Amino acid sequence: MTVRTRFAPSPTGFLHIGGARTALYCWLESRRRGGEFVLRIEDTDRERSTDAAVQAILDAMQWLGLNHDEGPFYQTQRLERYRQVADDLVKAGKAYYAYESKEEIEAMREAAMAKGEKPRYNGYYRERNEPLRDDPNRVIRFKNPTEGSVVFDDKVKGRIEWANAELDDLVIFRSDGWPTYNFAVVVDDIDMGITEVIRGDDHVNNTPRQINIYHALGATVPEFAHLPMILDKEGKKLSKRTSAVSVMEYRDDGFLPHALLNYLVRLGWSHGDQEIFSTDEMIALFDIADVNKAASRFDTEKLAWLNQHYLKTDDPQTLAPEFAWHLARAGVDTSNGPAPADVIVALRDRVHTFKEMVEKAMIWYGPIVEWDDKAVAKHLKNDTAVAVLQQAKTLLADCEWKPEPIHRVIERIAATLELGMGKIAQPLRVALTGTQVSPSIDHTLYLAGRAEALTRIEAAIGRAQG
RNA sequence: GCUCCCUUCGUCUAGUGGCCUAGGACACUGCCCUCUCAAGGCGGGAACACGAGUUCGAGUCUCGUAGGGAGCACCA
Repeated sequence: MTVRTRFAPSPTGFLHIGGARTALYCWLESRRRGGEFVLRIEDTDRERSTDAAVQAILDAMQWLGLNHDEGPFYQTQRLERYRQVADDLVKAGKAYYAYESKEEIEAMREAAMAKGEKPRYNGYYRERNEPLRDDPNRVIRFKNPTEGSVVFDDKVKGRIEWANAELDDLVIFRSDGWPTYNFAVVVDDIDMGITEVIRGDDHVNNTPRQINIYHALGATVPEFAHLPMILDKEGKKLSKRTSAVSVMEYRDDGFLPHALLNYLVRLGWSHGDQEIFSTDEMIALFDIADVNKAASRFDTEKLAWLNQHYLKTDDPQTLAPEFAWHLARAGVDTSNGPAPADVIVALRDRVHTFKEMVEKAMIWYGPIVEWDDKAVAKHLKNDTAVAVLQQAKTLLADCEWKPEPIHRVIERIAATLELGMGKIAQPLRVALTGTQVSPSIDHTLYLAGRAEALTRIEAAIGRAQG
């Protein structure tokens, strides 16, 4: 049988880190086993679902490259199907109408809690067989077995057993005419032929109820795999307040989709000591059964390390479009400056993200906006600096404009003036950037372009003497 | 409160009874390299939550304790 997994987010916000990892694992599991990956939007919460959120999720999935084979399916378009299945259940005596108001249910819960019991529905209408009647409070409840237990072998958590006595008759159809989550997922997963249900472990407690519904419907129960949570640096639930949670925020912050994927795949899963995984390796090696049981914390520093790793090892030409996107987003006009791919080569050892790279690249795409007084005082305000700059101005005017020849010119100045490289590079660096920090001086000069470099050196001579 | 789940360096993890004086990676840190900043190379510190038991032998199996998490909705 073909393996079919699904990712089923509810469109109440952006795709967050935890959801992205769940989607990744679903995607990898289907890919490795030659199966299919289905995308389903669980939008039965009419209050909180929005079209914008649906689009945001689709965009994020696309940016990550997690392509689906089927869907997206929308639960709101399947109302008739849910209604039909629920009616069949009622006709078969496996579900029933109940008429308590929300207030009555609430009172029931509180009473149970007061007695030290688990809050459960008391089954008042279960065996009454009252004739169907119109009522604003009318819901359909599932007749959960009262005896025995539900056992399932979770692929990550292991064997889990649940006494039916702990479960109550959950509502499967609300008074507003919409199905509830626990019912809709089961109907969908059956109809869509899902064989592996991979989702967050906040759903573990729902699984026994769902399995009972599968049985009532006479359907084959799929395999389950419940993934542990991803916590923030402090070990708390990830929240917008403390860290970036939306995957698109990571794109905007200058991370590469593959770096994020690599980080996420290692968060809760491993293959020996291997840290770096290409997409193909992930697909070949990932196995949902190897996922850890415990929650893990999101560590931005390790993500940053991975991102720099890919910045350093990916082909600058293939990275260039993404970098150009960030430059454009920052309002940089690249037509009057160096090629983005050249800038990547010069800066990739010095930054962790494209965002940082854009900031450092500004020295080549615009005038010096700010002069570091300390740098000027230390490296420009002296006679040797002036001598260096003057020689540079002359010799750089007609050397071949490439890093290597430029480097030879600098060495020649050092030899003529009998100075160490530091005495040459720093004045030039301040002249070119206004600061004491930049990539190697030959590349810094090269990327500025001959005309701009000479202009800045000229200006620096004036500043040094003024 | 009840039910279920989790627990190896600061963090992500390796480890499936002897290969563990517990390995790797990020972070931190020392040295080297060096035109600045990085990057890189070579080192360093750092963990089996606790207690019983099973066993010749336990990070690995069992049971308790403690701590943490999730769920107990007409939300997904």
